[in-house]
Amino acid sequence: MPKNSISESVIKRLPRYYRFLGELMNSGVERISSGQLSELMKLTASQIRQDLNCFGGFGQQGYGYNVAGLREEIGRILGVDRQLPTIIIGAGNLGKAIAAHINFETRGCVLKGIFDIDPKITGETVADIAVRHIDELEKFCRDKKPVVAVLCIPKAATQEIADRLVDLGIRAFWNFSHYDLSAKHSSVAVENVHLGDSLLTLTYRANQMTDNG
Amino acid sequence: MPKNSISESVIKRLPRYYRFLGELMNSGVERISSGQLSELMKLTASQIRQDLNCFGGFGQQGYGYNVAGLREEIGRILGVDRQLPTIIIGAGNLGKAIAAHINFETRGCVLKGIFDIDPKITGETVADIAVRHIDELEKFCRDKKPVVAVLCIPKAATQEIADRLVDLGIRAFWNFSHYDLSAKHSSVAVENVHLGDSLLTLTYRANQMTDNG
DNA sequence: TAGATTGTTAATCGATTAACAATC
DNA sequence: TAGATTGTTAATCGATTAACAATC
Repeated sequence: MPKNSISESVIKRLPRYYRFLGELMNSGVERISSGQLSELMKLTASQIRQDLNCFGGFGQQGYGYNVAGLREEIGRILGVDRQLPTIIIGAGNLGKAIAAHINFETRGCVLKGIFDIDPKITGETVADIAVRHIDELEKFCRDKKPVVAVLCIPKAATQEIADRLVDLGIRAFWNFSHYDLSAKHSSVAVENVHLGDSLLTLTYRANQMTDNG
Repeated sequence: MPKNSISESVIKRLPRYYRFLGELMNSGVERISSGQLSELMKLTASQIRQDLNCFGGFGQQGYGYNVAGLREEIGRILGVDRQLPTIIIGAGNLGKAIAAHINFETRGCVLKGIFDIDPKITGETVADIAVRHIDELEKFCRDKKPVVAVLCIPKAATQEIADRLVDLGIRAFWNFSHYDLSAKHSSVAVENVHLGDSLLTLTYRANQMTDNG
């Protein structure tokens, strides 16, 4: 029973909890206290208990948390079992790498189609899926009803494709383009991934180290 | 003259300022006020002025900010002109895509080498650079003295390679592996990019939309 | 000068941490 | 029961926003 609204900071930490609990489970650890988990994850025990209690009391006083049980609860909260139909737009270097590298299924998504505008690429097979031409998008969406779209296309094309996809029923964008997609429509989720910005913050810190440290 | 310590939140916003100012410059915009920029970037004008004043007074009362000038100042702060020698470890799907897709030069880095452990891959050319075998790492680092390393390798290999690279003089990691690399050494910068976690937060929000909105 | 907009201080808001009673 | 550890409230801290005097 999640509270009315969970803060963005908490949501961003959930996948990390899920990941660490998965590793603990695989190592055969059955139970863990907020204190032990905090050491592992470099957080405070307080924060862990606060975060988890946004969704419910998953622990037991004097015992701690059951690793497998807590992991499953967080998985349910995140929706890993929902298997949302997903498409990738853009089968260049990045689109192909995402298709091949990301395990969509374990993250609540199923990759159903990949699209590109370049006829030289369409027909290629990536992650067992034939790349379709973007002209087939409308027909495909009517048939398969994807709800998540991964955008690996140039900046200039992004807003137009996004609008088109919203009309076709897409409700979540994982946006790798250089364009800051902001959901005009309130019922659309957007996760902008700016790899260039990420590198630039590292550059800043690297230079700080050199200059001061 | 940056203040002693700039908060992580401010640093994470700098690349986005840099990006928007670049676009404005390319569109021929010469000056902009914090109010106008705030509308464009969906921030408050207050925040923009606070952020910029961490580094100095770049504006002019009654006028606003000179776009090209402010962009250059932020570029200098980030260190885009330093051109740090950079290597990529791991030339699988993701390593190749990063090599091909990211413009390192405009972000203060120069890609100098790519390494992989798989002899089937070494010798291939990616982004005009021949993939070297990981055994050549020591020799290469003595010669070329790279300071930034991009890790596109499996989780299991990450900590060991990272330790080895620190000994070889690497001072910043852009880490795409599934391992939470935390700098043991205080003079090493780490930027963990967890694409899986990013997708998972989107899955959460996509499901929220469906359930509530 | 008058108008605009900054730089900067003060107020607010939210997130993190600490503390402790509840309870297994 | 005693010890451990949670769930939860209260205190602290930091980041964001508002306000306004300085000044171009």
